[in-house]
Amino acid sequence: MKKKLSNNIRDLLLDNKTGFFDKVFEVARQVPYGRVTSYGAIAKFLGTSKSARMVGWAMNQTHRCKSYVPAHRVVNRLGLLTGKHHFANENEMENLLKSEGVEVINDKIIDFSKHFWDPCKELI
DNA sequence: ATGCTGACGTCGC
DNA sequence: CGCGACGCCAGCA
Repeated sequence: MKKKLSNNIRDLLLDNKTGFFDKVFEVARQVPYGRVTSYGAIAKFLGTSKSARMVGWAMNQTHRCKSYVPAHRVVNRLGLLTGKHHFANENEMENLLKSEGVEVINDKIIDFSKHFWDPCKELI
């Protein structure tokens, strides 16, 4: 199950020429509709669990990325929408999540563990 | 050139 | 178990 995309990802991760940021973009792009993940999860998946901060910084560059990156599906490990201020509008992130069926109250994702999508478990 | 800051997470005390 | 310190590394003053 779900092997097709995985192979692409694995090749990407094994490619040392691929920049860390591009890897972050690529992983974030694999987050399914209506699911969410965390910066730390992506960082861990990339093998640099202590670089979660850089994942967040990478999200800041997503608007420069040519392909679309669903940055709104990436939150911190508590399910808080800490990055909402970096969207065009503050409510953009929350609205996008709600439109995907993710309930958000007071910048917090309800049933975060239920919506959580762990690349380490789901993607390999 | 140097030092602080930041969409975070982990480790140590 | 709560809290502070550190790591990560690209931008910016």
